[in-house]
Amino acid sequence: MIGMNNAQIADAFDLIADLLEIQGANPFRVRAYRRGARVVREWHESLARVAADDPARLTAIEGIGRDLADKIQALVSTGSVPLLEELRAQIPPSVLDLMRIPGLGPKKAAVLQRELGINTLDELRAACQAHRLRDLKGFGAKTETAIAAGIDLAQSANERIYWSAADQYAQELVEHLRSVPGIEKIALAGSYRRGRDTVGDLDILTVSSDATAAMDQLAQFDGVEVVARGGTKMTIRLPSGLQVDLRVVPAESFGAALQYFTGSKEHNIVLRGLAKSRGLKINEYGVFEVTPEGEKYVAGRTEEDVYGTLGLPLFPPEIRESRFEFALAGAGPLPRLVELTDLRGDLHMHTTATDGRGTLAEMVAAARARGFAYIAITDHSKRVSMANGLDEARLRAQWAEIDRLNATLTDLRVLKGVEVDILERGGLDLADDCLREADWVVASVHYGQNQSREQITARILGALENPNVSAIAHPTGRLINRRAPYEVDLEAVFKAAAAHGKCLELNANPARLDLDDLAAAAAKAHGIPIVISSDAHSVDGFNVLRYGILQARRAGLTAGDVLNTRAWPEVQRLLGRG
DNA sequence: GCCGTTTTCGGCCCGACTGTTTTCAGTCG
Repeated sequence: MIGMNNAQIADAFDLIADLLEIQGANPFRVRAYRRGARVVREWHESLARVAADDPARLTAIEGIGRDLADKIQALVSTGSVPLLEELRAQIPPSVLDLMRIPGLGPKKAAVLQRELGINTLDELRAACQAHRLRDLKGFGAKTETAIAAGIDLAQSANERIYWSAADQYAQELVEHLRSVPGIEKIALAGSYRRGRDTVGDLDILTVSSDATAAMDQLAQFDGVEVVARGGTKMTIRLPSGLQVDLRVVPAESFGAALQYFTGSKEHNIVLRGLAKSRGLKINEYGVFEVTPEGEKYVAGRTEEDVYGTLGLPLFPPEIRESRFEFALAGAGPLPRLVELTDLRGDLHMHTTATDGRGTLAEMVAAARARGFAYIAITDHSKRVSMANGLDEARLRAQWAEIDRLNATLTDLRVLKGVEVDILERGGLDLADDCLREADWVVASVHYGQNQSREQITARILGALENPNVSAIAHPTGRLINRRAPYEVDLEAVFKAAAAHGKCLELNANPARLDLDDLAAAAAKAHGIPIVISSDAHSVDGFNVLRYGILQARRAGLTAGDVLNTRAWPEVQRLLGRG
């Protein structure tokens, strides 16, 4: 079996980039490694396999040249690469911990390592206490104090929070700023606006006649610490550690600033490169024509204007990742991405029969209130004993209740479903003759998540081969910041799902969002219908669907790619059960 | 280190803020 996976290759490239940066290497060389790391991490197939089968294809990947291709070969065959070993010998990788301190970057880390022999955060703490930093060139008393204060922060820093949590802060902050005199516009930008599954900090953009008033007001938000403050830009930290940037711009720059601060960084680099090749310059103040006489403002009031100057469409923020959006724009008008209101039903939820907190009747009422045309009740099967999972008899009793309920309903169809456990030894937790009577069956792995890649993949492929299974729920089992995805050969899962005409779930729970955006895009490429599901455990549980929609949009999914935008009879036809 | 309708060298996105400087480097986004 092949040694290194894409994530490990990417980590090696990132480590090389970090260490080169500390060495003061050519920044573009550093960027090349980072870019290489990114494309490798996001690549849809195993590069170890590509390297073994058809190595010439490696250099065909954008951002991978001859040198990085050779390094991929070395990494997958030997587990390392000479350059990395040399760098490690010169700089202990623990020095990278120093750069997690806000305000301490590669240059200062290099000075600390070279001049004072500091290799760890503990050694740095001791050096600060002995006031050994302040006499270094480029350092001073203030820097020393700031670094000392930042050491404790270094541990918790870089922790990205769920998008749903960031949304709470975002709404509170906007509410807090709304009343400031002179504020004309407030917008949220950054990865929050792009709908990333996690958010590292919040970017708030305002148009205001009085920047001072806006900043004063933000400084008064409960418990904030002001990190930096200038004439147009301010950075604060909330008690939770979340950093918030406020930027005040004139109205004629609002679109340019919104575009700029929404990013992503990679998207902006491409955009600016395109502008430059056309004699234009883009910054947060606008698009400028560059002539020998100087610069002339040509656009900036709206994002649409900014993109328009380059003949580009207004990209939905969710796809501004420099993954596929520029190619998409080149191929014609942008497709309309799926929206929350496109969903006609929800096909994964629980009731008090197992671990849900709403009764069947309550869940049905909540679904009707939302205007759904159909829902599937998918309680756990018996293996999930902690959740009081259903055996065949209890499940059939629930289905009988659903039959009776359906007889009274005209506007909503309740589907007889189940979330059947994929057992550790393979196979499903309920008998086929029972599953055959269901309208909708989601199969999922809950136990044995530490099994080998081969075992877990085989279990899921087994479920996909079962004619009674409709979809695989949360296909990688990840819990963001809490549990890594289990080892599974997603390529094999995609191929099998496509071959057997099965669906894959994008679980909208903000801690899951699994499939993630990249995997959902890959599944779409295989022609697999994606089901966006709430996995609701209460009547409020449907509210998470919007998080799933954001990830689906990031994957470039249209309503046509999402199974539960369709009417139920059409879903049945697609499943071959019509 | 990558890349090419400026094609194998010479580019590679751009600006705000801070602290240590006295004209700017480093960091950050």
